[in-house]
Amino acid sequence: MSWDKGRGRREGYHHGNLKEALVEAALDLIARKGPAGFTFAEAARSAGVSPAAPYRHFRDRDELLASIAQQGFEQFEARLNAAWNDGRPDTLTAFQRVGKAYLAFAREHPAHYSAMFESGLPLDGNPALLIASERAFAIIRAAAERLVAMAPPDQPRPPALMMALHIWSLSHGIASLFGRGDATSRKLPMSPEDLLEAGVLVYLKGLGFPTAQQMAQSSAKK
Amino acid sequence: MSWDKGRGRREGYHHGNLKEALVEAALDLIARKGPAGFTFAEAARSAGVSPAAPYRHFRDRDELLASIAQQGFEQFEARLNAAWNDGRPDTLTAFQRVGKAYLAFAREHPAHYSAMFESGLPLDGNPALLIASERAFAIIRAAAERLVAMAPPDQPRPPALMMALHIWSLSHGIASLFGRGDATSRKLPMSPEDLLEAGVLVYLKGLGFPTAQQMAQSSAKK
DNA sequence: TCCGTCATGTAAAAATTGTTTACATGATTG
DNA sequence: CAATCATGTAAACAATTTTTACATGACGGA
Repeated sequence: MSWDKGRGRREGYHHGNLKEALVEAALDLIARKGPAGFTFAEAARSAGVSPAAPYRHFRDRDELLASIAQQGFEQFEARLNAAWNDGRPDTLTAFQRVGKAYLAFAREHPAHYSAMFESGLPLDGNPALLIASERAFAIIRAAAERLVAMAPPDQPRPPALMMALHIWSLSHGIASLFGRGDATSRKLPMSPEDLLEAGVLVYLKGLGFPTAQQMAQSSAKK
Repeated sequence: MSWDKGRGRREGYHHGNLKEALVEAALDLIARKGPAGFTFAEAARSAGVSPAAPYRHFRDRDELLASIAQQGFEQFEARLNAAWNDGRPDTLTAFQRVGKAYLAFAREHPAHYSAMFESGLPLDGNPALLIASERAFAIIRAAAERLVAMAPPDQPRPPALMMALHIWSLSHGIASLFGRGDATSRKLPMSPEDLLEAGVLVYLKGLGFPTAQQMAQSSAKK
């Protein structure tokens, strides 16, 4: 017996990177059988270790799940941040790109997304998880701040926090209800991305932002 | 041994109403320990029967969960319908009341809500569940149709289906992220109800609907 | 180098849960 | 009153969870 265990270092008594291997095994199991459909023992089997080995790295199944959720929030933040790209080339385009990145993450990383938002993990008593979650939300909030700063100055500025909460809720609602590839998703007469983009445009118009159409019209009228 | 089993009829070999008792036991367990935190055996214990008894009424745990979800959708529909009250006293007021009813249901029936939206039940292969879900959504959609019919006729009518999907997604997002009493909910600087109401107002304004403020202003200007 | 210690694994066992099978009870019906 | 069906129990077995005792190997200091 001399095969490599997963992407671990080498064979032998010690696995070498069991913690990470358990996380990946759990992600695979969650993606294939739902968040409730993975067990500590099965993750251990996937990683090729005894059922007791995971307890050296995680107190229990919930701690493994919390670890996955936190890693998910960190990757989520990175992805949203890349999509935002500091508001380039223009604020509205970047803002809509963040929405698309939100949905893309939910679709492409369903296991992470489940662990983050649907696993029932308590946020209090888990400060690291809460902080990671807030850092991800901060991207949306920062983008909202920039949009607000761009708003027409002749009317009351909308509160950026409230705006970010609305956008977040709408994105999460669409992702939860329609945005997964699996059998739990409801069917739509349009793509989730289009639904979100349209909703954001309507919402921003309601706040008094000039939409792309209006801007095109106003520049055409010049 | 002569005690009554829960709210069942009487003692004896037969429970009398085991199916319903199992549903209630499961609801209680889900509400206290999350959707994944209830087991068939524990529900049986709560109902005071042997671990094998539930199998007479439900093929497996998922079928019990689906039964809870379906019952939830039916109660949800009834509640939304009552809140809508056929658009009285006026369409906008009734529409906002539906939103409040949505959040109230999620908060007051967290176990049902979890089973309906977060349990990972497949919607295909479960036609009754899908139909119950669509009947509930139909309330929101009907309300949106009435709003659209009320829209100012001098501009393009927004598609009612898309509008209903946006409102549903926003409501579900807020309920999921902020609208539960439990430890999984994030904290907000306002109530979920206020957040939803404000979001709906902005959204409707974006669609060109006259808001209550605008109506008050226009009537004051007369 | 050698030894002690710690981190990390295994093996084995107990408690709990999921599930099936055979059987018992009670209600209903002709 | 007897046949039959619906509904529950008891018992058994496999899988999971979790603990306990022990084994292995890495690492650092004398």
